[in-house]
Amino acid sequence: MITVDLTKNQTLVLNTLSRASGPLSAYTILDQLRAEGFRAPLQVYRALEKLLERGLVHRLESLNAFVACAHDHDHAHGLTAFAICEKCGQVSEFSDEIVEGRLKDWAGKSGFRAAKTTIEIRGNCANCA
Amino acid sequence: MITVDLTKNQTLVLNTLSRASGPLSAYTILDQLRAEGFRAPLQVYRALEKLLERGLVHRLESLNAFVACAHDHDHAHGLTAFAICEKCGQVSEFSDEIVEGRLKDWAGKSGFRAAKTTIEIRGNCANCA
DNA sequence: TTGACATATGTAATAACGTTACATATCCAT
DNA sequence: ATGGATATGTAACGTTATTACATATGTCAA
Repeated sequence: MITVDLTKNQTLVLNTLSRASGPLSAYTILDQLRAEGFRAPLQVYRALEKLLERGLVHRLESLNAFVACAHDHDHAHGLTAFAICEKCGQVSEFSDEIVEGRLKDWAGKSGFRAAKTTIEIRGNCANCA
Repeated sequence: MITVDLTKNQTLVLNTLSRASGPLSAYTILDQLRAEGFRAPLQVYRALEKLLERGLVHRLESLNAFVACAHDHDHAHGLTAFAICEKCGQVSEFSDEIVEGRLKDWAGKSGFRAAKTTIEIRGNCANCA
């Protein structure tokens, strides 16, 4: 077992995101956890930071919000892309080796060392379109 | 000539971004334009909104900041990707038809109607790496 | 078991980013 | 010149994120 246990606050934040049907802002998470004793944004941001490091949670940059990772556990995934429905808020997570490869190629020939890549498609999902 | 003239505020904001060596936040733009009479964030956001619509400016979602488009004028470009150096702040703009095609394919088979796509690579540029 | 260090937590204050609401001005076609 | 659309000015507020500082808890080695 490589996995380190989550702390109490990390568990609370992850559970909140897992139960949600869509992305939540840090402040929404805070509000949902006031009953559990949360009082300040930092409690949420600190838990999110650890969860992001472990890939259990993703940050949606174009939304300033967070979602639980759709995949099981800690399995390392490559580049993840997100499709975000602006009507219903649903987020689909997918990856594409070819896209990943093309971006790697660009980085290679430009000498750019990539640390993190964000791909977010905003629009309307099949149900809402 | 299809192009509509920019207003005074739009011109000021675009010039500020064009002169900058990297992305600027709306509030940094505001500060740089106080001498020209800017007093409130809304003056900046309103100008940015129009400039974004016309493709003269891009918003970097992962930075909450804005850059002047690297290309000439109003020419419609497809999907644009950004590589953002976290050391020197320099931003490179590029596009890749294959990436664009793959994302379109994904949208097609998922029934997702894309309105806007964000691709941002954070890391270090060739000079800084 | 104690002491030293790293990690986690609690709390307040503040900074940074963005929007709503409302009033006024300017442009342009009729 | 007047009516509508667009642009601007200003204040207040809402939302997102960080800094600073104090306290607690866990781990490991002497």
